[in-house]
Amino acid sequence: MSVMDDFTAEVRAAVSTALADMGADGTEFAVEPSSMENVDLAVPCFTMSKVLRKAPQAIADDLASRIAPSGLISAVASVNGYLNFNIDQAAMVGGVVGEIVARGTGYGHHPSTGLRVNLEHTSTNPTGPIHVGRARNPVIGDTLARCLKRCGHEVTTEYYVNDVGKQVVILTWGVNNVSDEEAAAEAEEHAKSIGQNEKERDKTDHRLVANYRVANKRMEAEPEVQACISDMLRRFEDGDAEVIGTVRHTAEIMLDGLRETLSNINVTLDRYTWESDFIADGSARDVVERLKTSDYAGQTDDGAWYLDLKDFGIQGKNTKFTFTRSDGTTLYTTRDLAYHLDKFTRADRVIDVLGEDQKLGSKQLCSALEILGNEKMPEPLFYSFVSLPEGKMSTRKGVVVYLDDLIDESVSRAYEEIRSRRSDMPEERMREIAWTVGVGAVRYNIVRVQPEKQFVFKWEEALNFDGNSGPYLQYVHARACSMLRKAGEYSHDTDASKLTDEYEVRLVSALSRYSDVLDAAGNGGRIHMLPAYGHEVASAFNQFYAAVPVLDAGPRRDARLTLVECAKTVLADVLDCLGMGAPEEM
RNA sequence: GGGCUCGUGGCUUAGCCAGGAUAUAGCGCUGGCCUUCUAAGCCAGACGCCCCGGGUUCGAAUCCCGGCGGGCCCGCCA
Repeated sequence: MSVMDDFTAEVRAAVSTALADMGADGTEFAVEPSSMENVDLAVPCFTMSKVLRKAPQAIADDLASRIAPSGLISAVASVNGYLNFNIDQAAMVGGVVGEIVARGTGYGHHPSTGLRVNLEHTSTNPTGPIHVGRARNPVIGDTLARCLKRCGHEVTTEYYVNDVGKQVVILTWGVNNVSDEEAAAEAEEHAKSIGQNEKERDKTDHRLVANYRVANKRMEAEPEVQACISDMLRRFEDGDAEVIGTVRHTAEIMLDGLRETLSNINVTLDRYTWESDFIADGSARDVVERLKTSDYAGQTDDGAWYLDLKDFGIQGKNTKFTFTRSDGTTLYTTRDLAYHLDKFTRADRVIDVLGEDQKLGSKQLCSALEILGNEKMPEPLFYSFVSLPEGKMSTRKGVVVYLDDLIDESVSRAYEEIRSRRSDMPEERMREIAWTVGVGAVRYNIVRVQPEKQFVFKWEEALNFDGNSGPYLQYVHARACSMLRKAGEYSHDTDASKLTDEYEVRLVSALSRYSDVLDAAGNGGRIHMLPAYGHEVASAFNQFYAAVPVLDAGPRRDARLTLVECAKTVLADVLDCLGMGAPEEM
């Protein structure tokens, strides 16, 4: 139990007792953080008004007169129908600082729950590089995973590789039948047609798009290519091990490039699950057999099977959920069903980070799982798409910004920044810090906005290193580190009577809220709270920094250094939770 | 056409789910602060019919209904 929890409990107990004195035992009330400055917790008395048949202000007055400051409660006041409470400042400061010193980086983390959480994210088709329209997925997913771990859960992250279907088959044909010269010519021509030079990259995901484009073109123009691809597709559907093997191999090569990009933004996944496995092991087929026996199942004249989901809250003409083709082969959704059943054998909670275009599909999936008798449902977390000022992103039209390009641009921008201010630093070190800062800016910029809001990608915003940005938080961390370096030897001093400045109290108060924020971000799935919190802590630190001297603070020096260390500790963990590096200088 | 979703100062954004006290923060703008711990910073200031119209309520940015505007979805694709 933290000091803040104890305080809340004391307030609750005091109000309950006071209500009992008034003969209103058991009246419901809320204890909430106040929007007023200088008030720590508030109890609104409006809801009690009806039950007690008295004006809110009168109730608050009455309650206030019955509650005397004691324990952690340092003040009680009745204002505008609210009962306002203040926490004992020394107890709060001492408690929080003491706890951070004692727990270090584990401060704010929740005790282990033993709950197994499976978090699927990214899962982009292995047919091309990741562009910023899709980049929200890995960043949201990875940040959520880090939050959930801090909430005490056992988290496994997972990428579902779509190595089945026409797209990957075409790509496979392209990789195996298009010559290097042909691919190079295509790449050049494409660059010319979209009026820009795409960066030459020795990464499989970028290199292979040319093969993919050539394959598509030739398939349209040459009947024998068309036939060959159709044949491959048919053999794939029939479970031909050789075809499935080569297609999977292509997807693997492509995935290497995607993994490199992900690793560049500090995203690594625990597990990769291949869609083709659900065909190979027969589990997709089992799903089909089980669904056929359900009361909701039906068959079209052509022989395709479907579920009628009109009783599952799905409206209009979307009620038919097809789960086999007329030739009996399975569909993406059927395999996704098998995949989800598999996930539930491995986890207690299943979370899917999905683009908003998957909303209907996800709902249908849940209905089908219900029909199959699955008790738990996957919890989808949807994000809206990122577009460009000129419109929707499209690789084909060249209206696209690749994540790799964004990272490069951000890193080189960070390099220019650091070079302009730190001429003393060796080249190698500048490069290293530029990387940390550049990548941090990219990640922060993506998680800071609520997932369900669509956003338009603008370079000047993505490369903003001021104010509400990743580098702002990193800068504070570097500042704190610099002070601690210059301080040399000091010993921990958690004496609250030496930390009484209003900026110190505000900083500690911000630090005290970390565990609540992790809960909201992780368990509540509201990860955008985390960057906002980081900004709040950083801002409180900068204000403290500007107003309060530390290194020559006389008898308060050690206490202030301890506070600086606390802020550094919390900020370092916030940065890590955001998947960002915490540079010690910049 | 139907369903889902978003709409908050010039721009971006928090608060909305669990309705309450002066609506959060950033960019940009105006002005001030580097011979003191990193100015990627700090301080001060201007800028708001919380999309519109009804309803519920003592009280609505928040809940309900109806509009308007943007996005997404409505394949025997993945």
